[in-house]
Amino acid sequence: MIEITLPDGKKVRYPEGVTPIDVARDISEGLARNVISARFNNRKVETVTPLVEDGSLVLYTWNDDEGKKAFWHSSSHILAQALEQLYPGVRLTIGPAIENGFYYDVDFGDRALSEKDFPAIEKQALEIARGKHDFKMREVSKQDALAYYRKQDNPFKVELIEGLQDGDITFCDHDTFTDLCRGGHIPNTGIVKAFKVLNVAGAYWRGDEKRPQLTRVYGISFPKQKDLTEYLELLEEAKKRDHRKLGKELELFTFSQKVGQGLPLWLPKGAALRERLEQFLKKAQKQAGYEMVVSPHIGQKELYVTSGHYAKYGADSFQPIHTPKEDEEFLLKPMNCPHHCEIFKVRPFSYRELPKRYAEFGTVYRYEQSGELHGLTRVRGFTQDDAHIFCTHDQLDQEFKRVIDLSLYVLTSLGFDNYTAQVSVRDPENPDKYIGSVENWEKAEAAIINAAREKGLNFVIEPGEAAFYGPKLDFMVKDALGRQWQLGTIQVDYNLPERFELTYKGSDNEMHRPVMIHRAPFGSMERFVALLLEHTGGNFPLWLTPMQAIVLPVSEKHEKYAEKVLKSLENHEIRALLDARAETVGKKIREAELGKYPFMVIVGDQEMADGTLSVRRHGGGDLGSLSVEAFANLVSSEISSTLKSFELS
RNA sequence: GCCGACGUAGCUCAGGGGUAGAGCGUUUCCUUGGUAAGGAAGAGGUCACGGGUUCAAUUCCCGUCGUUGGCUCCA
Repeated sequence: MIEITLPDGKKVRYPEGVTPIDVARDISEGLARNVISARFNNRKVETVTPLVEDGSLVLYTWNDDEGKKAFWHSSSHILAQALEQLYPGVRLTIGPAIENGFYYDVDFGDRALSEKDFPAIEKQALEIARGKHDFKMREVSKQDALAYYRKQDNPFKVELIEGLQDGDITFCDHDTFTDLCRGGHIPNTGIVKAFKVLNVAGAYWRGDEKRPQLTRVYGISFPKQKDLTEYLELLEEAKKRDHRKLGKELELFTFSQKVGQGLPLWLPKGAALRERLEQFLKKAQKQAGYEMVVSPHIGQKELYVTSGHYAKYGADSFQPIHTPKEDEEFLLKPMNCPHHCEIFKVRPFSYRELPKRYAEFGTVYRYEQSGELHGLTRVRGFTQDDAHIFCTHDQLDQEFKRVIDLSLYVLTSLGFDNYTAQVSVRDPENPDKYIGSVENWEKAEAAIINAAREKGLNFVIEPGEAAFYGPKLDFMVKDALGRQWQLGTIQVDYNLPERFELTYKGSDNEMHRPVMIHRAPFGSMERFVALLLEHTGGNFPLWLTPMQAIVLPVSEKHEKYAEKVLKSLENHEIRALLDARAETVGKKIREAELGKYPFMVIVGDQEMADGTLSVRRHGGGDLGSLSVEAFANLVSSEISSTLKSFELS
């Protein structure tokens, strides 16, 4: 007999060889029907794996992430079998479950897979699913595993197996299909009722661009057809929040092929919105002791040779600009920090004057690979809400924490409550990627982790994601389609002060090296506005939105009064405009709703007679009649409830 | 940069070897209206660009540019 501990702490004795599904059946028939995956002693097991020792067992259904993972992992086996059947000779590589669905990387040889092929694949996969084939794990010797895939002429699987220990290799069979697999399956293929191939993409073998490019087939599957329909509807909804679509509709920004790819053009409404964001941050930064500086868009090549950026990125950047007569070389600035270092060198500072916090909305230019450009989130010319803090070693900890406060203030003021924090440190296997002494790196990494902990941030540590000159703390936010983007960033840098030979005079009357913090709470204006658009669906906070109200006269007779109303709204510092077109009110309201104006101010005979406004809230219907003052109060109280001022902690 | 898809009017999109169509927008006229589309008429396109095949290409083929889904990259 063995003793099984269930998640609620209950311990039950079973004969040796009992399976997770047996245990489930013992609890209830319903659970047994729904269990699709299990963990025993914190290791993935099949629902039919005989348990032969004491341990804790967790059972999962579709409603658990772990259950979905098993479901999608199993579905990738089905996809692989369908592809093998439809395209004999394909070579399978890897096929994991992902956050939403699964993919399989396949070598199709010279064949190109396209959307037209999807329905056939889906049909084949569903046919396999309907066969209700059991997933069966079996252990294979390394020698047999290698022989199996060598016979299939599959160098990818052979390479995978070569990296495994003999005795630790398992195959999974279902129907006539076999795959190298670590396990974690649903009981049988029949549980998959809906199957959709979502898209295809190229993907390098093992993520290495020097190795063969495979075809990645993305798919998703569900236990009910209805779930698939709902998922596809969700995707459609998400597309409506795409910042590229909303940016066009709301006339915030555009791109021109003639200006160049990745070079955004801000339209008047977008520029005004961006200006308000900048003012918002400037106000908080002033509070936090920052001083604004300004630096030019180009700098001598030598500046970036000194900073180390030229050696690191020079070949992959916009190439130097040459002066016609002297043949001097200038670079389009890819970063503001070297300029700010030179600003710090204007005169020697005493330790009493530190920290120096130099801030600039600095526009930088980087040669991003063409395939990487994406709306406003990845561009070649963008403006960072940059600042560099020059401080003593003693001040680093507090300064870093104050920057975290400012960053969180920015995120929460704009309604980003689902950010994740990421601490990026060195890749221990690639020390050559980084510059600076090991000692300084260790200090900087410790300082960041310490500050993040003290601020109670829920963060993950990502080895290998650090910048080449130092570790960083990034705030990540997902877009409408679930892709993660870095917004705010805070970076510790011991390196640039060294390279630029920055010094200050300490209390001991000796010269010392300051530490630098690079930080940008928005990250870049472009990316921030993009993510904000996707998060709000274009319904910006009232303080930020391009136009807060639109005045709609009922007919031409009311136009004069409407103009008067507009003036008085403007006098109350409400951003408003007048729609005086000869259209019906119904049409003007419809268009104002679609245009996402927060308030519609309707004026006709009645309002003219008693000097009021009729107010309608975007998406909220008629609010009734109000005086201009009452409306202005409504607007300002909504603004003050969403926009708090920054408090130094 | 790599793999796949896409590029038709200002916008959203249909069409397809015989030089083009809808809705919205825009212009003009009529209508003067009360909380999500009043009516009529007109203008507007080298079908991204460059080659090729063909009697004929916007349509088929190749290349370039751009956009897009991923991969790689991301100071």
